[in-house]
Amino acid sequence: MPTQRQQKYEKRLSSILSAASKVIARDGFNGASVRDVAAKGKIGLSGIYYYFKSKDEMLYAIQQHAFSTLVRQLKERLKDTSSPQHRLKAVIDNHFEFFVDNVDEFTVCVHEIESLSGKYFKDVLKTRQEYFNVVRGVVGELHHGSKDDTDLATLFLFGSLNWVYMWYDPEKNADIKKLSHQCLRVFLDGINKT
Amino acid sequence: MPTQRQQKYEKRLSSILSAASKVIARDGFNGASVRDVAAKGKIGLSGIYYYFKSKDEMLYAIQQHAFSTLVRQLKERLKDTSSPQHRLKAVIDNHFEFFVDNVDEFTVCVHEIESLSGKYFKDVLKTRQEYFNVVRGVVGELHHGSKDDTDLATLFLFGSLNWVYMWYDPEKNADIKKLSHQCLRVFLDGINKT
DNA sequence: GTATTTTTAGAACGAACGTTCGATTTATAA
DNA sequence: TTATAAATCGAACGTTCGTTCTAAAAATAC
Repeated sequence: MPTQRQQKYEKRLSSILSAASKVIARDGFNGASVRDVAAKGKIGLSGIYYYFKSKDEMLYAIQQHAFSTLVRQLKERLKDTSSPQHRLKAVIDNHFEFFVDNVDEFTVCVHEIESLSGKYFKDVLKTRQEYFNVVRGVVGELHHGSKDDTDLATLFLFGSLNWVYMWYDPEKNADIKKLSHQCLRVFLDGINKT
Repeated sequence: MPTQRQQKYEKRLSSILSAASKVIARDGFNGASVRDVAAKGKIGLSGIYYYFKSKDEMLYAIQQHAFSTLVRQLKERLKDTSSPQHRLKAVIDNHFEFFVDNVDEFTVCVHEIESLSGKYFKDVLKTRQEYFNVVRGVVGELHHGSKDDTDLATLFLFGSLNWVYMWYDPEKNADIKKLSHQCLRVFLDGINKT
């Protein structure tokens, strides 16, 4: 049972993380200043350091939270989906839906993967690898090639899924279901025959 | 007829650009310091400013050169290729071969697209769009869907192609032909049937 | 209401940044 | 060899950066 105090603390912390995601997604991790994050989060510059011990830790918190959410929700979806085709659909849907619901966090995750180092990097890497392995498993159910070929196919899929933050325009591509559907078509049947 | 002096100037300029690509690919544009570029290029800090009027101009030079090379070489390849399947193969081969031959420049192009602004950004955007349109045309020859669906398929293809810089390991993925071939397979026929 | 803890705020630190400047060295031309 | 231009260099500039410190405010507990 979290006290009222703890709840308020968590609220504030995640509101700062939300502001940080926005600033970092816009300016990049190195380009974003802690001062900008503080301003966007309506807190003083030094106030940030009450919630985080460094700028790096902020980035770590954003990425770790995002990736573990991504993998948890995917596992949940896959639980009651057995057909390989529908399982691939679940992967794609999950990824794109997380993207539209968390554009800034997603952007920070894809674009600032290498901005972390040391323990922070390793920690996030572990979660990323878990996510990769789950997706690779789904791809493997469909793709009966060599292990290397399945790996490559999975990497190509991740490319298509992650690259979305570079071109997605909510005005133009409003319908995320259409995105998912078309992506599934391409990876199931290719672009040759439709 | 370029004088010996001009030749030397060009040599030096492109050696600086090569050093800059290496540093920026490693540290990101904002994370890379002009001092590091100067050191890597074996020139004094202020010497850089004899060749470039700003750090931004350096990034612009890298990107503009890379993208125009990419589009020029692709057009050359497509000139004597008529079958749609082989034309898609040309697109993929061209992209991946440019990548392995210019890892740093490629990385800078993919990862630092948004680090430019103003006239520099617009200028590179124009070249990028030309490249996109050529590729889109090739995809369109195979993919007889709606205009929007062809656009999406092209964007998914670009995702797969560009994402390569995040995972490619010359020790593990030595054979670039295999990469190209597998990518072609996925986008032609999908991962469902093989 | 007083004491205690949690949260915020302001000022300051040294370090690193992009850029500029004047002088110096190196190469070409006479 | 002397004069001219091209190329390099070291030092310094004003800013901005991440982080720290101390004190004040706000919220909780006694």
